Parts: sequence; C-alpha cells; structure tokens
Amino acid sequence: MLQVQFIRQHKEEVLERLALKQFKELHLVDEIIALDDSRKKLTVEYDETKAQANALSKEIGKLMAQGQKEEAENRKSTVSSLNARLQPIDEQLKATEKALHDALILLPNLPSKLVPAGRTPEDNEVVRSGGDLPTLYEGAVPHWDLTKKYDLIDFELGNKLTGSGFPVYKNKGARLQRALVSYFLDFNIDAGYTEMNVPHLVNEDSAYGTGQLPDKEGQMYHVTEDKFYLIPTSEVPLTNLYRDEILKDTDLPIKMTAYTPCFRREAGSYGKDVRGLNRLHQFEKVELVQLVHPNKSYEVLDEMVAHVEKLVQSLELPYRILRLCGGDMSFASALTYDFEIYSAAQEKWLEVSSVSNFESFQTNRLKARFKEGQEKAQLLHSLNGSSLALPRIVACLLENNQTATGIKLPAVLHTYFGAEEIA
RNA sequence: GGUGAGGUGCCUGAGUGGCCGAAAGGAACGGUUUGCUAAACCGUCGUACGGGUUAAACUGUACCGAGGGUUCGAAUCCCUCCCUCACCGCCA
Repeated sequence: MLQVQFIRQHKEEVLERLALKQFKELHLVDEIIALDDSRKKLTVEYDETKAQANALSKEIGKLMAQGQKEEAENRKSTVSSLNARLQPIDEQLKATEKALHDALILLPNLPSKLVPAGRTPEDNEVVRSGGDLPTLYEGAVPHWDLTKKYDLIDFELGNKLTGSGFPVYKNKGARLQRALVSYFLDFNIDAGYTEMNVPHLVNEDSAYGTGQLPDKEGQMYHVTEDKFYLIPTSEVPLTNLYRDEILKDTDLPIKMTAYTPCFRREAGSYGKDVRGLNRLHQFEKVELVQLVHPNKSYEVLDEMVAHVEKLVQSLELPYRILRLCGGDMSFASALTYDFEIYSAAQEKWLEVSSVSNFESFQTNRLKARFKEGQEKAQLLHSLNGSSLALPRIVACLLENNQTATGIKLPAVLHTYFGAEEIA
C-alpha cells in the first residue's frame, strides 16, 4: 500500500509510474487526494468539538467535588449536545477513512526506475544468462516419463489421496527433494540467513498483511472453520513475523530463510503448462526474506539476485535472469528479477525463482518499522526471493542430466543425496 | 474438550469511574563522576492522525487484547469475541 502523503507530494510522478505498470484506474489518485482532504477536514472538526466536550467533562468532576450541583448539571447538558453533534461527524469520518483505504489498496506499487516499459512477458529484459543448453541423447524424454521410469514420483497415487496437483514422491524422488531442501537451506545459512520454521497455516490478519487478502482470496486454500489460510509461500508467515513491530536500526538487516510446503489453488489452469511438475497445488520451496533499511534495499536486491544465481550455477543448470517489465510485475513489487531454467526435454524455460524488492509497499500494510536513535519510526523495506522452488528444479535436473543409463546429479548434491546418480 | 485465573508501555508491575497516556522498578539511550570494571547521580525514554512552525517549540484527538454498550466522563462498570496461563481429560 502506498502512503497517502507520498501520493500527495509526488502526484505527477505517481501517475507516470502507475502508467508504466499498465495501471488503468489513474482517476483513483485524484480521488484519494480528495478523500484525504475531507478526512483532514473532518478530523479537525471532530477533534475540536471533542476537545471542548472533554474540557467541560473535566470541570464537571471538579464542580461536583465542590458541591456545585447546578453548575455541573448545566455542563452536562452542554456536553450532551456536543456529543450529539459529534456523532454524525464521527460516522462521516469513519466512512471517509474506509473509502480512502479501499481506494488505496487498489493502487499497485510503483515500479522502480529500472523497470523496463512493456506489457507482456515478451517485454521482459534478459539481464544475464549462464550455463550451456544441454544436448540430449536420442531417447531423451520429459520429466513425467523419467519420474515413472525411475519410480520417483507417482502422480496417480496423489490423485487417489487428494487430487491432481498433489504428487507423491517416492524413494529416490523423495530423497532428492530432501537433499535439495537441505542443500538450499545450508547454502542460505552460509550466506548469513537465519533458518526459520514457521506455521503452514496463517490467520486472516497475516494473509491481509502480505496482500493475499482481500484480492487473491481465491488462490489460497481456506480452512473456513478456523478462518485459517494455507500459505501460498513462506513469504507470508516470514514477513508477518514483523507485523506491527518497531525494530532498532541496529537489528537490521533481518535475513531469514525457511523451507515450507506451499499451497496454491491455481484455479483455471489447464493444459500442458500444468503437466507433470510444472504447476502443482502443493509444492515445496525454500524462501528468502529480508527486512532492511530503506536506503539499502536495492543493494540488497542485487545481493539476493547474485546469491540465487550462485545457487543455480552450483546446480549446473542453464539459466537466465529476467528483469520484469511494468506489465508483467506483481502488484506489490517495485522491481522483480525472475530466474528461469531451461527444461531441455520440454524445450522451454521454467520460472524457478522470483526475487523482488517491495520497498515499503508491504511494510506499510504490515506496519513493520524501525527507529534510528530517537528519530521517528519509519517503514522498513521488504524483499523476498525463492531459493528455490523445488518441483521445477527437479524437472530440469532430471531432464537435462538424463542419459541412457541414469540421471547424473551435480556434484553439490552427491553428499546430500548419497549417490552421484539416479539409476 | 472441561474448570479456574488473566490480558496495562521494551520488560516486570501498580492502578476498580474524573487528579491516568497511565505509579514504581528494570532495560535502553544521552550526560556527570570514575585509573579500569562496577556503582552512583541527572536527564531522555510509546504510537498514529491532525493543528501549528522555514524547522522546532507548542498543541488537539485517539489508543491500557479486539469490537460494541452504559455515563457529562471508562484502563477502571456491562456485553460479545480473540488470546494467554494453570489444573483436569486426551494425545504425537
């Protein structure tokens, strides 16, 4: 959520940058300023009237103590009439505040200066790439055949237990997952991230805090009886750890990593995009979250991108890093880099990580702040990134490294996996 | 799930209708003192939204788990909800 004060002070800039994000409802900006104007006006009216009433009420106490009953009764009726006047003002004020808030949450975050113009994924900028596209042997097949051939994942069993999109990992498939999770976590811990283990269900306040509610309710699984939501990513619990907190600047940066399952309803998806491991309702992911000083966040973003890049490189997979264009970025992001890995048998790029700087967009909603000395509290900047989403990594590892006799694993996984290849 | 107790500032904890944005102690921060450490002493020490100012000073309103209510006036009384703790039951 953008800050009204910023919008007021930088209206032209806000309009320009919203347009870059392909945001159409630019009229909201003027509406917001108008609503804020009336909010201020009503606040003054309310406060002044209330101040009178409060002062009189205080006098009543003293008059009563002095036994001046009549005078006290006089004041009482004055206060009563003041309060009666207050009521409609209060109602208007509340309605105005709500309207203002409702309009504010419709505005997406402003894209940073680095964001390329554009509307569709084709407009994203490739900033770097690495690794060589593998040449597969004659009999190479997509991962959904490999998982069957080596008995790694059973999609049908998952259907039986739950439904499509809930695969059952078996045997070396299960072990490969666990190896990857351990490796990713260790890699992150070595870079100074603190490992966290957080709830997989969150309450409404948390879902609201990171922006899943109110708009994306349909994308989450909802436990209606207890009003909990299954997390779509560990970004939700991790970032919400600091909801309504005021940190000291010396506590910064906060660097966290967590491994959790992620649950996504992904309503409306179909076709080959959802085949095999490409898109699931439940998958595993290791996530990075940082909360940092506002003047550090872009430096930190680069650092996180470099960190994920090193991780991908260590898996010896061909990758490219995209800087997302205005139209393809998420609602809350100011700048996003996507990591894609080439899935050789499917012959397409799969997104395996998305690293974003949200600036103060999330923290404004969360009220996650920090203080430098005696200064006024100010909003932190939040960032997050996957490191990495498991299923698509598995898909690429299997497809790209397949041989006639088995699947060779990158060296970094040998110890974790307990073998050099899946045969 | 049952019964009981309770939710106050960074923490502990007082406060049962006006003198309470809230005692006291601790922590933290700034300073004085100090050979060092420690101690002592002085000061500062919540947030938000307004007014005001070049900026301050100053000032108003709201907030004592959340939401409603009673009252001229609520941290304090009433109602609903949430949460925590203790004991019992059950149990990985």
